[in-house]
Amino acid sequence: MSTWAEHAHSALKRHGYSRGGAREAVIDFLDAQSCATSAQEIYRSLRDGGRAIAMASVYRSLEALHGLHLVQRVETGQGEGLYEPVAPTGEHHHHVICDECERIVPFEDRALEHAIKRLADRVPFDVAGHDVVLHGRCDDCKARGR
Amino acid sequence: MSTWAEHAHSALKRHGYSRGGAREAVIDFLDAQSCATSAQEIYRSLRDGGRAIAMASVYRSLEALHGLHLVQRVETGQGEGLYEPVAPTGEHHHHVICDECERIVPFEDRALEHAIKRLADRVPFDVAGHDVVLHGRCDDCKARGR
DNA sequence: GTTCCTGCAAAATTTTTGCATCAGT
DNA sequence: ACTGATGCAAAAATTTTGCAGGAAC
Repeated sequence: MSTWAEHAHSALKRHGYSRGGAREAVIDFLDAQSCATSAQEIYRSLRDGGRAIAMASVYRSLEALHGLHLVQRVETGQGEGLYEPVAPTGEHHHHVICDECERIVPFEDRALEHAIKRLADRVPFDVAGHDVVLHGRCDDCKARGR
Repeated sequence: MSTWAEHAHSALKRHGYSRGGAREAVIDFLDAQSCATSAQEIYRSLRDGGRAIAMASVYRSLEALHGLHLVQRVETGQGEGLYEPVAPTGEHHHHVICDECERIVPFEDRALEHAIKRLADRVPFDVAGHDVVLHGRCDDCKARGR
């Protein structure tokens, strides 16, 4: 098994989900993305691609995937939530968001992950995941003088 | 000047805002809170307290305060956004959220802040702020066997 | 055949906007 | 007086829910 889509399908099957066209389409779409996408964008793209998918199915698919930690939700602070695949290895990254143009750039940082791991042990919670979002202004917007 | 409310008022005045009853009420309410609150809760509480404030005024107040970095937005991943005062000193904390009962617990961590500060220098952005949210299950929910 | 998935439509929720009015400067 | 803030109502945007029909098992 090599792609995230295959990983996701097998995890869903293992948890008793049966296969259906809509969720399959969402999974394939997510698998093809390079970065986080919104539910609206998934919906629009699949519709434009000729698939008669329903908004509800997009959300239900994302909910199922999120429940199994197959996708992570990125909170942009701009209304809509973004979703992206979580690698089978558990590797993950975080994001810097430009508050002007909404551009999103991913990053990884071992020191950060390490600090969070240690932190998770000091807290009266079973910590299952975490999000880190940096906000600021990207170089493009800075150059453009906005 | 000692309270956050006073700090907020002076910062707003300095940026050319004029004083008005609705924003004043929102500021006082936020100042009295111990943790993050939602726009809806601010609205409901002020209404219940006899003030004829409008939802729009709550959001507009929060927008102004957020623009001046007087409040930070906490993304819960559960629909509504939460807001809380930012200390005049710039000190801030982050949150662990229980995905079962939505309980929110704040924490501070120097190692984490340090990792983020170093990270911010490596990224092609003017980083103005950051959010860290841990998700998991709190001890109460664990004990309750949910 | 039974159960789960899906699409559609409607609803619920959160947030934003337009506009007339009122308060602060 | 003039400018900005506010309340109300309406709209927009996002997400959730109910239900009947269809696909998967």
